[in-house]
Amino acid sequence: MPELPEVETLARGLRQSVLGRRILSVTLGKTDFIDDPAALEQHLPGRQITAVERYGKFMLLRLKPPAGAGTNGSVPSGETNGDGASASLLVHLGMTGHLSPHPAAQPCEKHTHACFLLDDGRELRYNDARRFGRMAYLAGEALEEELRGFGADPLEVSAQQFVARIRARRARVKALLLDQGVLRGVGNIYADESLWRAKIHPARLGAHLTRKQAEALHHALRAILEKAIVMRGSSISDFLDAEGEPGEYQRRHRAYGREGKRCYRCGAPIRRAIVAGRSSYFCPRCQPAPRGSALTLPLSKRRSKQRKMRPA
DNA sequence: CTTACGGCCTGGGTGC
DNA sequence: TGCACCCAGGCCGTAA
Repeated sequence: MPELPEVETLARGLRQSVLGRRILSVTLGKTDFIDDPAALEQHLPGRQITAVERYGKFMLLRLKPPAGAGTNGSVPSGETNGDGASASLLVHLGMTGHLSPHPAAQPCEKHTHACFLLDDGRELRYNDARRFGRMAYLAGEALEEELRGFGADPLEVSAQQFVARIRARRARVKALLLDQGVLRGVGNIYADESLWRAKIHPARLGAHLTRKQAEALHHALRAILEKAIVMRGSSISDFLDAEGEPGEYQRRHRAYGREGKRCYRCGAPIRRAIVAGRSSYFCPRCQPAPRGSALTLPLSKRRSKQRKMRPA
């Protein structure tokens, strides 16, 4: 599942391979994950990819309109509104999204739902089996409005800002880390990894963390994200970078996905529990549960769930 | 207002 | 070989 390090890895790859290319045409398959499919087909052809950025877990392809096609002749790098230079293709990879260039002659793999023919004979393809991803063409004000409401980038936020944000909230710290309005880009893997490193239980309330603990969490999160980027992200099941290569950081995981295996620090078996509605992996010894928490129970919470028909 | 929780979308993997 | 079930991230509606 692509989180900040995976999307950053992808952005760096695409910067190498598709930056400066012009989009000649658009072919769409299933479109239920695209905000306004017609807008893509109408506005993308002719545009040049002038920047590849990461915004939280989003890929942002900045698109310059075709020369002379706009109402105003040139004016480069302007903040021209409407159909102008600030237009972007926003892509969220969801869980199973892939975005990478292929030779246009190569047959499309199953679940390829968007193809952007480039001016060098290749095709930038979006493939997403589950279509939990999202794609949108956004320009000007609409783009700004979309990006507003996201929290700070975890690699840029200062310790002071981070500590203040976390300690101001009574939600569980795991939920806060996952909340894209608090921090943009953190998902389940890096939330659990940073909590393990900082020795903080995921069910602790943000407001109950000491200043030192919140600072430790900030430091751990940053260090882990930076290391994960160097190792080109985590490939649990199917993350692949722009060249189709898996990352390496999954080898470094200390908590995520390690239920029942020994904690690298103390040897206690890593436990899994549902916190903030998500599977959460933690060391019950290194990461003491908050007082009164029932969340340290058995490994799996097998609850009989007969959910066949519901009475009208 | 803030927080918690269940359901929904989809299909690959798993276990029987 | 088939098939029911689980699970994932984000989002939304509802309840406390």
